[in-house]
Amino acid sequence: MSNLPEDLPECMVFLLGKAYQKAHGDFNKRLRPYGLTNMQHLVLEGLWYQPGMTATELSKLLILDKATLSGVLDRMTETGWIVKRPDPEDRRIQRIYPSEQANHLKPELISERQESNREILEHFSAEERILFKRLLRDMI
Amino acid sequence: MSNLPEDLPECMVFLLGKAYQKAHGDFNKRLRPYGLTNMQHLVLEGLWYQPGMTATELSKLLILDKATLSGVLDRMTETGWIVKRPDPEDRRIQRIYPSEQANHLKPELISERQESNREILEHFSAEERILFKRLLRDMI
DNA sequence: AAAAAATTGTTTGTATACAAAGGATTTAAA
DNA sequence: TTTAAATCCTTTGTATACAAACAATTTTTT
Repeated sequence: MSNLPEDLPECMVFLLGKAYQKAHGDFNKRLRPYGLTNMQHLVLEGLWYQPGMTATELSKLLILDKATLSGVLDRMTETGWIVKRPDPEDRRIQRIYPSEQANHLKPELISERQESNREILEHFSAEERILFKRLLRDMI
Repeated sequence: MSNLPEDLPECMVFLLGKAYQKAHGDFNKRLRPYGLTNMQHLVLEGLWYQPGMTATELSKLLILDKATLSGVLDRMTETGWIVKRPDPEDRRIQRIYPSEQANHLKPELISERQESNREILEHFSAEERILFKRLLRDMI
């Protein structure tokens, strides 16, 4: 750490990228036993928040490109984490739900994310944590 | 902004991901006229810092997987941004240099990054900027 | 020096990311 | 109402990301 040459540690794109890389990588490792990825976990959280969302709604909620989401949903359907059901009123739409298996693991999976968050923030004080989140939110 | 459901704005993995996504996307748009990506720009900055680095050295400097870097360097060689030369002492190694064309654009490209950084930070106070960078650095 | 270990870089396979274009369907306009 | 516009989602193409396995080449051990 902190052995980077002069300028890199001043570059926000670099710093944000590497901070994300670390958080993302740690969370992915934690999720590996479940056969889930960070992004797939995020989709489940979205669907637990509001089951039956369409891909477009999910895409907006998660601030994720629809083309990317399309692939993620495909894989999650194949691996049985979600279920797609056609909307009776609009044939363009498919409504998406967490599977039984996903709901069964919900408490466990949510606590994994909380644990991951705790790990990321454990080196910071209470004030720093609040400030850090605010700074990030203000960027989005 | 700030219309996300309850929990997402508390999740550091999510916040870091979206903050990075934004910074990364903005910088990529700015680089598009040059035919460069964020990552390729980063490689050039590394090589300007120390020309002749090996892929392994670059990989450590940029905290980037060697397999990923391999592909990036391939594309940059094809598009003429970098040049690879064999090391006379160790036939496993290739030393990497910025091309003439890259050096020619160096001042311009560096100021693009600076401008991008300015944009990212423009909504924050001087203290917030320093703190933000420190928090990110402490995470890496 | 011959065998074992380490290093360098590539390749393969899977999973994001996003731009751009396209097919199917619904809604709005003329 | 039938043409145009908008919406939903997928597909294609390019570029990261990273794990795992690999070939070529040193370096270390024995």
